Amino acid sequence: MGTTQLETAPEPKYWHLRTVLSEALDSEFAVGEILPNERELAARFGVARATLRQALEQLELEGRLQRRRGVGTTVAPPRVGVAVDPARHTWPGAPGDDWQPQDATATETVPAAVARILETAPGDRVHIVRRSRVTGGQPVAAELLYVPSVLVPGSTAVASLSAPARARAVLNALQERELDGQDRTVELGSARAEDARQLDRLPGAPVLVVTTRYVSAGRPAAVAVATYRADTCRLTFGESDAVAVLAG
Amino acid sequence: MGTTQLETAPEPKYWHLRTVLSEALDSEFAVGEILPNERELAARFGVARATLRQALEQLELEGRLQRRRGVGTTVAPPRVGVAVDPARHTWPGAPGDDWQPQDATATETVPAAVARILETAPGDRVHIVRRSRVTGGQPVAAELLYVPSVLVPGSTAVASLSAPARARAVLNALQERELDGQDRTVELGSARAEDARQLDRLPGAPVLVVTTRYVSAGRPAAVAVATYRADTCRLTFGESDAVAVLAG
DNA sequence: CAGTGGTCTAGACCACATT
DNA sequence: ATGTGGTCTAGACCACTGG
Repeated sequence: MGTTQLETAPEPKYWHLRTVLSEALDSEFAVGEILPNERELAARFGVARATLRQALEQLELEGRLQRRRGVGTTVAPPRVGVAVDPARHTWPGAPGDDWQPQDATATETVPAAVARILETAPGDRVHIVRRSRVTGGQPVAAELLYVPSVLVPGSTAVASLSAPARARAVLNALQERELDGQDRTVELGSARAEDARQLDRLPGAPVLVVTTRYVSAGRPAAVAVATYRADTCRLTFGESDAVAVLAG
Repeated sequence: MGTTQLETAPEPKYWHLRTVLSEALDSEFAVGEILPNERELAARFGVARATLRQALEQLELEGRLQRRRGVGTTVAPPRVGVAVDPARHTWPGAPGDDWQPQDATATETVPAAVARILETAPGDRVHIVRRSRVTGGQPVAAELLYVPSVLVPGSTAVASLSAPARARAVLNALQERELDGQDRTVELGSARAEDARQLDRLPGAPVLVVTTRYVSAGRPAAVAVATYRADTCRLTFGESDAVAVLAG
């Protein structure tokens, strides 16, 4: 504040507010500190609460703030660097990966986008493994892994196991095969109800959707759709040794 | 509409609306088609315009809709697959890449995050190259490339050239060196004023920020910060031949 | 010019976490 | 019970696009 502005093209209030708050966060607040509540902040800046909230939303999207209903708004720590492909050319569920198997089910109806990537025909049976990824005590990602049942021997016996054991059984079946390669896409999405619960967020929260296709014997053998919390995560790629600096 | 709901856990109106609209988009609208205006839609669903807008925002975030002030809301085409690293192990500006050099300037003040990655000391002179990426006639990304001036011979003569020529001069200087490797992070951000203009969006629009570090002779030689339109882009990674399917 | 989406207001009530 | 952020309303005006 205090800088006289020429106002050639009037800036929206919420955008200006975002900038002011962002600078205040840099200089006057420590990580984890609780901000004044929204009604108080709105009054202090002389704007409606809705306008103030628009600015806070921006800052939350940028990972600067964390808001929790019933609690308050706190200054967020820097985003966590999450390696998307820690060990290249391994199947999901390989020893030492950061994912925790939760459950596995079988179905014949998969999302159209997944069926297209897997190159399955309508009616083909597919195993779905649900996994979650935890870093530093916080859940950062939820994943659905789709594997054609053709690739999972003994599918019938699997049903009698506990949920995590069922998931591991499917993952173990993959390790037996040779992995030709994998490719990936990253896009922005919004958390579905189930993912939101798992990520400790509200439905619609912004997530980074990482879709990985695993190829074996020249054909797609599995598709993983992982949703990472966009507010708290920075995805890292690249040579394993070089990545350390960026992951900071 | 018309479905009686049990309302076990009351769903927010805007979220339900998002679902209803999403299904309507799948079944009743074609790509490019113009939706009724917001006041009309709000009235039709019996909600306030703000609530309707909240649902539209979600759908725009997911790349289903495109809204333009003064024009209307249209059904968006599927997201474009954009290869982030088409040719591995090449410098930015290598022959055949998809970026158009726009300008280059020199400065001694770079963002703290960039200085940390580049391992430059305060006061070190750095060249900044601005480039843009266009796919299918639409701008999809804007990039700032930071190169320590130490690596750019003849920095003084450069000033007399045209803007794009200055940019190319810096890029050409890079090609001379050996590239050891590169690593990358992807995170969610919001478009700054300048990027927003370049991407034909409003300030604050969601973007995928791709930060690439180029290593030469064991030291970071350049850092590229590219902001992709999150609503229209799907970033693709991986083996060049395998990526074709996902990029669809 | 009329019509669109974008911004902003001043309220109200709800869901949730903490005390 | 209190206080927080989340949802929702019914208006108003602004900025931009197009004919």
